[in-house]
Amino acid sequence: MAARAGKVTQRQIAELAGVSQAVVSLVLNGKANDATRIPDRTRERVEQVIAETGYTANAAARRLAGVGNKIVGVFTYEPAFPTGAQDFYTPLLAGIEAEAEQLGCDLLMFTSAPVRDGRRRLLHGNSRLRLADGCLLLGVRMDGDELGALQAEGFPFVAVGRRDVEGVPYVGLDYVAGAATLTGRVVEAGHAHLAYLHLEQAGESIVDRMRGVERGCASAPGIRLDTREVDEHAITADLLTGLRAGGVTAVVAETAAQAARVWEVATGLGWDVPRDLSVVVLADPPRAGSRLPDFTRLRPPRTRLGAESLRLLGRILDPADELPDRERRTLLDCEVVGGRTLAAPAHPAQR
Amino acid sequence: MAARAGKVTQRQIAELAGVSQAVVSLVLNGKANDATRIPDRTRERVEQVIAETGYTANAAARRLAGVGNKIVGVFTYEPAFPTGAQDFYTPLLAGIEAEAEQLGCDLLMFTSAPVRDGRRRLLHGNSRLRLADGCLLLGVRMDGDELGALQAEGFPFVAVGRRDVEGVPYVGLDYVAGAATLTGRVVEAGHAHLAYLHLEQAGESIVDRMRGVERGCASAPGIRLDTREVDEHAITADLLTGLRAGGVTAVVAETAAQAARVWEVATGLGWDVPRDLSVVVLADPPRAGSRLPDFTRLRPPRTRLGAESLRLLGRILDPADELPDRERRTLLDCEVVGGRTLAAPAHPAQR
DNA sequence: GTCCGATGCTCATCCGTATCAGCCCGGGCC
DNA sequence: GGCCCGGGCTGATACGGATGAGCATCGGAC
Repeated sequence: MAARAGKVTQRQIAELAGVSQAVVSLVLNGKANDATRIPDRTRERVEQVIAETGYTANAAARRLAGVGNKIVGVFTYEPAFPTGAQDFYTPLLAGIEAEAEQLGCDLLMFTSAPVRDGRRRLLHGNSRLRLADGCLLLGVRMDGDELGALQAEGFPFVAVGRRDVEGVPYVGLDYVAGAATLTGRVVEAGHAHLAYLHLEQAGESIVDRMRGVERGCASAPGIRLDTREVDEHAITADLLTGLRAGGVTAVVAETAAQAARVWEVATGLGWDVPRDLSVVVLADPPRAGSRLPDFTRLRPPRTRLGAESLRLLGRILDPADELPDRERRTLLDCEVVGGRTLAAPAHPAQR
Repeated sequence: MAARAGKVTQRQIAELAGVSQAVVSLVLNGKANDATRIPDRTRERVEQVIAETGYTANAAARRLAGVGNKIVGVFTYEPAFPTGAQDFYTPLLAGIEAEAEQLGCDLLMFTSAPVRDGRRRLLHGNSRLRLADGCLLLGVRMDGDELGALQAEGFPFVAVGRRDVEGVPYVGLDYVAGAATLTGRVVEAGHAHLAYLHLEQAGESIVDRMRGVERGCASAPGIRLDTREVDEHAITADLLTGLRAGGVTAVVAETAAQAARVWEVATGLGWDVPRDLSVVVLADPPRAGSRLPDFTRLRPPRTRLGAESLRLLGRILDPADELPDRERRTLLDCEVVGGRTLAAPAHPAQR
């Protein structure tokens, strides 16, 4: 009963039970082919010894012998925790972890991946990737070559977020539809001239958001859209004043940081949001509280995204699961949250 | 250069380079005993093939062959992510992850551990524990038997948080000193009758906080201390009214949830905090923002705790590091944060 | 020519587990 | 008595890599 000193192997158990190591393995795995039959007497004796010694299988050996070991790798192309990305990754990881608990698998976080060309590399000299049965890939900018290499050698993986690479399974967020809906709301509210503040155009999700905004503008005739690539630090009083002078009555921001900055600068100028300027944003704010308003926004279901991604990987890994092709690539809907930063424009459109 | 299809083994590389598998291994590990010498010509040829094939070592095989693989297990006795514990574990994990990146090691999260007797079990039938070089143990309530078993078989681990078990290495938080200091501040402010609201007395950290509060009260003569074991739901108007009628002018709360509840109930009664009742708390509030006041409190450096724990484990795993015994068990100081919920009692002590 | 030492490798084995082919033994049948 | 059959196991091998022991070859010294 008492946990014993030293690590116990199947061979030791075999000796104690007076059988061969093979029998121990068979008992442990409940394999009873017609070729290999274990009578109850023997099985019980072996099980007894297993219980007494507190045997724990060596996962490395199992893996080497070609058995799945219920470990899923998690790789993030951008470092995951350093505060900036934390609000982004935390809900994702929460979903992944919850699902992992559900599936009974462990998570191997590849925190060691070396950085090269500004991105972390998954496949380096002694990557621990192969310990895992499969792998989740997170991050905005993935390496096409690495994705290709993984596919080529048949290593099972799922991308978190839509990927344009042929054959890559993913679960993503339907940013096109979401951004279109939210932008449509802005248009419905009476705005005819919008500005879209976005990030550098890298990564599928960023492209999708842009397309969604454009589609939302196209939902009514004659809508004008200014697009500006600015990170939040570049959002100044000059920028906003310029936009407004040009006739812009509503700003669509890609990130919460941009929206926060717009609100701060606008408020600093003495403007009222949303009376003087509506502000909507395509992401959730970093944290509740603070002095920021309740933005009208898109709520990407990140926790669900994490969970569904792992679920998909689980199905891919399950040989019994005949996964139809279209279920290998799915998009989750984003909810539009009312908020208080969208209103009809105070001054009707000028042209 | 192009990543090749199929997984590449040392044997394949050996064939391509016209050497034996042993040479490939020697080249990869830079082992050049006097017994085994590899001339530059051969080494370069092998390295060339390695680069061309995009070889990645099989971590399971390495581990099986007895090499450390730079994987650190992370085990939480309470499920880690489910929202309740999230605010507790997130900063810890942030510190652990940052340090892991520093050390170049991967993290294996044991999300699969089965629950028995209300706790998760680390050592079950096919635990993946043995894949890791060592392991961090988080959680309030650890299993003494499991700690003992790990020690007995010499598996390296570090407990996050002080442990009373002989020989267990840990990094903890100095709750005794912290709670004593904070409670001392309350006493210095003129309070002579305090109430301490605490949780069920399980786990070393909870005991430590209690001892600290008692020590803080002992810093001046004649201080009275009421202790109540209540979770936040049991904090009612009746309870607070009773305490105050009994002469209590300051409440020390163990958890942020308790403090928040005290503040809500007190405010609901029309009391002013801190004029009518001072409230201090031995933990950080869950999140910034919300309507809660800026509590006078202890700030446990959880992120640092995570990082230091992993650092300690790293040193234990490093055979070159002669770790003095006293450094195997350390406590980190908790900072006292000013806040606005402690003031001199409006009505001087009655006895 | 022989012996020695250094050089440059290869061989064999082990790590712990899974799996399959096949051996031994006892009993029943002809 | 010989044969066959099925139950109950064991042995051998593979997985990929690390490593100590040792073998073959060559140049040089005597």
